[in-house]
Amino acid sequence: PRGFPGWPHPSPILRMFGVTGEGHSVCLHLHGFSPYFYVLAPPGAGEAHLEPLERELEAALRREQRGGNPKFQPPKNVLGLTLVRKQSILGFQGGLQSLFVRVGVSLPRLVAPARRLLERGLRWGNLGVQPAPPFEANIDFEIRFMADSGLVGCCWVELPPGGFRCWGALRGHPPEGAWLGLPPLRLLSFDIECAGRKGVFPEPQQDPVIAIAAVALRQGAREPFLRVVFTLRSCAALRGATVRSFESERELLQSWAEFVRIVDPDVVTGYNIHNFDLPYLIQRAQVLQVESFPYLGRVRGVPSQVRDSAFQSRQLGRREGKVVTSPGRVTLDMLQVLLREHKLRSYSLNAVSAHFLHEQKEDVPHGIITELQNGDAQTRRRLALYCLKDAMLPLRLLERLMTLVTLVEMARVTAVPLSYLLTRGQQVKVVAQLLRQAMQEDLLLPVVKSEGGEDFEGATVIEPLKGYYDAPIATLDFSSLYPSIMIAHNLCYTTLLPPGGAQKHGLGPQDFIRTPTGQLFVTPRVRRGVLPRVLEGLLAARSRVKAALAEEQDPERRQVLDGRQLALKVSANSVYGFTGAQAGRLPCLEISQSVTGFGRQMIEKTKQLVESEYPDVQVVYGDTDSVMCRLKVPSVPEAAALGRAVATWVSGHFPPPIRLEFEKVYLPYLLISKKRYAGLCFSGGSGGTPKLDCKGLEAVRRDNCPLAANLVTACLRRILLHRDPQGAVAHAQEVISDLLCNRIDISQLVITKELTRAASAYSAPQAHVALAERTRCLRWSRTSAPCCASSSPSWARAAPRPCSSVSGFPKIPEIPKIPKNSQKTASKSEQKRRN
DNA sequence: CTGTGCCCCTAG
DNA sequence: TGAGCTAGGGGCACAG
Repeated sequence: PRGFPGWPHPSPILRMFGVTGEGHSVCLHLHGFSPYFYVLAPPGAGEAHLEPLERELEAALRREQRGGNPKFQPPKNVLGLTLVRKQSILGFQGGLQSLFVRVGVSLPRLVAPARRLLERGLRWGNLGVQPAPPFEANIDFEIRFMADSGLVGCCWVELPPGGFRCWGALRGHPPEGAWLGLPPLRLLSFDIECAGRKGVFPEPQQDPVIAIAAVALRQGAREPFLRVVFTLRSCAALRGATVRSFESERELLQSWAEFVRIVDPDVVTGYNIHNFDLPYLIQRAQVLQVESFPYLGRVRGVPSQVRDSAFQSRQLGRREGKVVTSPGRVTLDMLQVLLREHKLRSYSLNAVSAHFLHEQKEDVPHGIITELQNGDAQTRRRLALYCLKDAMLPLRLLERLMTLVTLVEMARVTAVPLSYLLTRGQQVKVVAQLLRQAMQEDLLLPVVKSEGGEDFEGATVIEPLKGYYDAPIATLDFSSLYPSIMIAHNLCYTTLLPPGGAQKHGLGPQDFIRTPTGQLFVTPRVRRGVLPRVLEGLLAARSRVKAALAEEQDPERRQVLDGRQLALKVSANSVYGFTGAQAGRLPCLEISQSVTGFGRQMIEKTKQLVESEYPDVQVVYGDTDSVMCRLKVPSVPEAAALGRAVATWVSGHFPPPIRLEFEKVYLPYLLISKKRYAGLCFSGGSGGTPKLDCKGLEAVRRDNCPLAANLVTACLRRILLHRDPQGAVAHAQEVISDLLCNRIDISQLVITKELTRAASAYSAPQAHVALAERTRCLRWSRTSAPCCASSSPSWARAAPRPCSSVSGFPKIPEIPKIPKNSQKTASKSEQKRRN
């Protein structure tokens, strides 16, 4: 905050960082945009009350600031109160505008206290002390600014020559056509090595940084334009990389920080840099008193800081760690991206690289790093090479996973800054879109106080007819079920009719609907909802993007478009979750309850429609938005054709845009229980090679040891691919007997009694159905790393054999007593584990 | 031995 | 003020 000549009041300065098409970095300092929010005016309020109220508010704010640094006290806290006519977004208002007061304040940090004071009650002139409910007082300042200026995240911005200081002169281009592409952003990936003591994790208080590798890349380019390794002490030359050696660690750190400022990257990346490399460097520089070090950002005089962050969401669970600020640069930690976006068994850089890049790290065990450092220029060269590779891999991952492009597209679609996508949850994206749509219709978002209430009922899972099916199973899905329900039935904050609302607004029965959960919503004829409009926009945009994608040849533009269609889909699906987030920003359980209520009704109706119209079709399972139909046709193509016909026919019984679509055929299909099944999947009909699809079973879960997952996978392949259930049984028995006889390192497994039950179950007739269910006996060892030596069992290549269809589960036979010795081994290992 | 509450992870 | 949602299988500790 600083005064600026020409502006009547001190105002915040917004900094926008960008890159021109030619790759020049730009920083805009924008003045003149001030924060504001609204309060609902009490009955009888008018122009005359604004002046006394403003004086009252100004004085109250000043009282609160007493003791603060006078240098940061603006001459005026309140920048003006204005009467406006608008509507609350919450609840159908019958088109009646209410009187609100727009409260402008001089700094973002004044919004919260000003709101609190007004909410609690201030004197409104002769009306006396009146509480005033706040609106839009919890909108992030950047989001407010972007909505008011018509900018979305990561869009191209144009400025007229000269008048660029005024925020009103900004022109944001919608990211389309010529404005679709990305500028040549500079990315810097780095990795550090420390000389730890034996068996102790390196600590910045004691252990030196001995190497830092840095790789710089221009977005869109194939190869990095810079590869540098900073080493402590001499290091033999590396091909294709610059080596800079230093005799003192202080010089090393100083020089690296200087290097960052010169390269001036837009994006800083690496692996676990938030929780390790960056804090380590900053703390180490503190210990060594390298004063200039922490100025790694783009704002002069503002150092990077290490802060503890605790982020908790039900989606991502508890996630705590450190956050390193670096103003003007995006720090993109690839570990955190992978944790958010991908479900993996291991998140080590090595495992992740092997999985996505089919490439491994340089093999240097941690224990010998210090030895290598203490050797000669050649051993340190090996260290430098290792370090360089670890700096290179995150860049490769970023490219392979299209991370940056996807993030940019998400920022564009949801209208939030890119950094929000890395540090915030789902809600802020919905709020940003909702706010923009609401503004167009003169609607205001209330500030609701969240109170956890009763949970609401979710989706229906059709009771599975468990068994092995040697007949085609067609899968029919409602595409984008929840968004299309909200569109079809006009479910929205603005259309929700409170009890008694119908009479109040003089509405007849034709003007509103009653949802399966009993809530009332007005029809689109009376008022078209904001949420349906947002959702329609997202879905329509997605169809357009998919169409454009089909035409597009240029691979770079294809990436952008593909990233966008994904962002649009994810955004549409998160709107429902937003309305149901009880601790959230604008929960409306009437909407979420109605959505799931309609969903339950629909899946039920679909099953009935299908089975009554097509006697030869049987719905054997379904979850939320899908039904699995057993068809009495001999082949996959016929199943696909029939599936398509059924889907089309059913679609006719639901209002648009609700549509049931044929998705794929399973043949054969193994249905084990709710949310647990597997099948040979022919997607989209018959074209292409079938794929083994496995849901919910140990094969796809990460809380079993790999042996269990591999065993289940191996057995499923035998059963479904080779149609050889006996082979599966034999294989399972073999593995289990290997286990019992200690031919597999048992110390790394925890064995439960289930194991022996399984061992006998597999010898039973038709046991293949029970197989997958019964192999979950092998649990993770808590103490040891993933194990399971013979991790890739050699599949027996048995010839396909016909397999008879069974329905229902085979009985699990009596279980013989557990062999004494094996049980002992097991419990011993278990005891060991606990100690 | 069974029931219950908690945790983890998945499906959608 | 910061965090999308529910349904459901299965392991496991613990009570009775």
